[in-house]
Amino acid sequence: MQLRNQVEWALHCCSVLAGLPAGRYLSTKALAELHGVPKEYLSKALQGLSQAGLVESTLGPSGGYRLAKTPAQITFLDIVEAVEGKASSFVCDNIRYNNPCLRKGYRASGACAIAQVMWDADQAWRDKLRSVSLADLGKTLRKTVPADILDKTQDWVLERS
Amino acid sequence: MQLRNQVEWALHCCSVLAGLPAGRYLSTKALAELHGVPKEYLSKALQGLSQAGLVESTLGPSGGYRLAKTPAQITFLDIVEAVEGKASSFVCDNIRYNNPCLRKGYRASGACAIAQVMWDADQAWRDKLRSVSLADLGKTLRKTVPADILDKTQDWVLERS
DNA sequence: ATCCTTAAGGATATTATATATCCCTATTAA
DNA sequence: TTAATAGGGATATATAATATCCTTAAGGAT
Repeated sequence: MQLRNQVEWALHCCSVLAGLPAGRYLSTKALAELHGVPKEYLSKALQGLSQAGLVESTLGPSGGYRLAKTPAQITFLDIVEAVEGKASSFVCDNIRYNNPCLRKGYRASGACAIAQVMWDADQAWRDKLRSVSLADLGKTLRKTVPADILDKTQDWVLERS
Repeated sequence: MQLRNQVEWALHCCSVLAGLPAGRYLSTKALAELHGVPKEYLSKALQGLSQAGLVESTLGPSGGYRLAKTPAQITFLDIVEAVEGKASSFVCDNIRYNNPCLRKGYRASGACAIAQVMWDADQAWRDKLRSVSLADLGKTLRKTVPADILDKTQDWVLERS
């Protein structure tokens, strides 16, 4: 079980967009070049973010994407779910109902106890992702990434926004 | 991102094996019939459980599987990892190093901040799975599943073990 | 107006993984 | 001796991930 690589791409893109000055847009082309990923495919991930209302886009030259909310309002969970979907990682096929001891068509009132545990774990994963915002990520980056790298990257981005 | 169906199968099989009297084995054939899943493919999942040391097997007629530990010693995480593997759901490809502002070959001292968050969430998921044992599951089942169903199923299993 | 650049999205191709199925072997109980 | 079993390798099929290509509509620059 593995998240698609677009999740990583989307998170990094949002991290960059979070540092963009108000009113500026950054293009798919620039984001793809910055991260070394195929532009057309990255575009699909960004479209997902757009449809989820996390980013907004504009067309034409100097067009591209910017965040649709403040970095504090966007969580890792928002981004992961925009790309990966909201479905639980565990799908219960209710194989319990294949039990030959049950009369055909029998359905229990409650959820499968096994599925419930798996879904609780999925929820714990989502809770953790919901607890970290892009603003939090920015703070961590400013603490851990050398300032000259952040500065140079910011210049690179501004030239293209 | 979805766990493979073998995870569900393995969990249900372990749940059944947890109810087996000491010394008895239950065959792949019986487990497959009970759950309505293909025997040969289920066999792969059971082999995974065996290699992980969760169950032990014996050959020949009246052969099959039984738990290698007490139900209290086996957690959901053990079973999930036996089938799905221990790798994190998030793979960090370090696309941060594609940043054209970095000198070629630059490597940071710490982990990618984005990956760290994703790995923490993965850990939260695993922690939750680790907190529930087969013994806990059994308690829940005895509380929520009608007694006559449990009894009939137990008889069905004993006939084949 | 015209041209270039962009996002949006549909269609298609390629690759990897999940889901099986089949077959052979060694082991064990009856 | 025989039949049933787990183990495991080889192979087939289906589905999903990854990627590319192309068309369209919109926005900005000239």
